[in-house]
Amino acid sequence: MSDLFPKKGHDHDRCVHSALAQAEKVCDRENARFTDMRRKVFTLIWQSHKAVTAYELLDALTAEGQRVQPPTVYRALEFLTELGLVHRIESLNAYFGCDRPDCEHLGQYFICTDCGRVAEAVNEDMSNAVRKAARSVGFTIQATTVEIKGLCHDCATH
Amino acid sequence: MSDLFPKKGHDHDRCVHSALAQAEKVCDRENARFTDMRRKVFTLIWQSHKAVTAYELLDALTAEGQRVQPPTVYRALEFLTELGLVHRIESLNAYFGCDRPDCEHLGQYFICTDCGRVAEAVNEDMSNAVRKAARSVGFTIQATTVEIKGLCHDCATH
DNA sequence: TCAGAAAATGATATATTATAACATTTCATC
DNA sequence: GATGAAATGTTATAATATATCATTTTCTGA
Repeated sequence: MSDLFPKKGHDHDRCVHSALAQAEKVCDRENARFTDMRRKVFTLIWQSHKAVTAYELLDALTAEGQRVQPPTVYRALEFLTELGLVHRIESLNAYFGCDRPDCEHLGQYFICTDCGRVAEAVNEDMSNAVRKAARSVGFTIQATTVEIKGLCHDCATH
Repeated sequence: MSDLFPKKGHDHDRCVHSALAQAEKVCDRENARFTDMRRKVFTLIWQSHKAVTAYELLDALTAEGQRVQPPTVYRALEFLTELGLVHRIESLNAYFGCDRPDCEHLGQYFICTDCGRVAEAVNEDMSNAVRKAARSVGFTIQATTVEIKGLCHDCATH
């Protein structure tokens, strides 16, 4: 069994750091500005293994001493999702950092209803099944939402 | 190519009628009351090929002369979704009638971003891919959300 | 280097979606 | 018909999201 969810004691700071580096690269490539606000929101999202709501981000920014209004957060989220740096989890109205912002993919999300952690998978079997099903009914895919709720291995066994 | 979305000129009243009959059977089996309010909400949902929001239902009920508040609608929706008579489309915050309330299934939803119509598929390839992916990472599925946005065949070709 | 344009953010207000809490009515059962 | 459970009514408010216009920051080209 592969470990989709992070192991205990993994070096999280390093994940965040590397995510930031990737994000910078993507922004560079797209000629998009990775402003302070966008970087802050991105970092806050990556500091959690859970999906984070816009208002949680707002509160976190406020706690950091910023005086921030909802539109500011939503704009940053819009920017980050458009670049694929962050994904929206529709069934949670919340946002989650993307591991692989550098390549096009149909992502799938496993959401543990016990511990709240989220993990992104890029499973080609699932993606292909979706693409094939769409093709078979003459449907042209623009975007997909695949969210799977249940118990992660840790929570199921403990 | 199979036709997932309804053809022009299909007998819609008959669809609604048969959905009502199915719903009654399910409620009967579950010893649940198919009250006037629930029937009204269910019927309104089935009268559309689009997903319908709670407040659209509220407006429709108001237009019918009822004086209805949000909790009433949300309660009916909760009841209907729990029995599987209606599905919630997470990416639209809206509700859609289920064709097959009588059997357990992992449904998938095709949502046309042009005409707004929604179609439910129960594609075993997709379901199996999801189940297999979950198994491979030790994840216990409780619920799945598979929503595919794009252009239906009609809209793509016209 | 600085003027002008474009992009980003600030600020205010409000729209949309959803639920908590308690009162009343309806319904099945005895 | 009395009783309790289920459903609905009613009021208030929470949670999520966006429209609009003002201001600031950044980029670009002369």
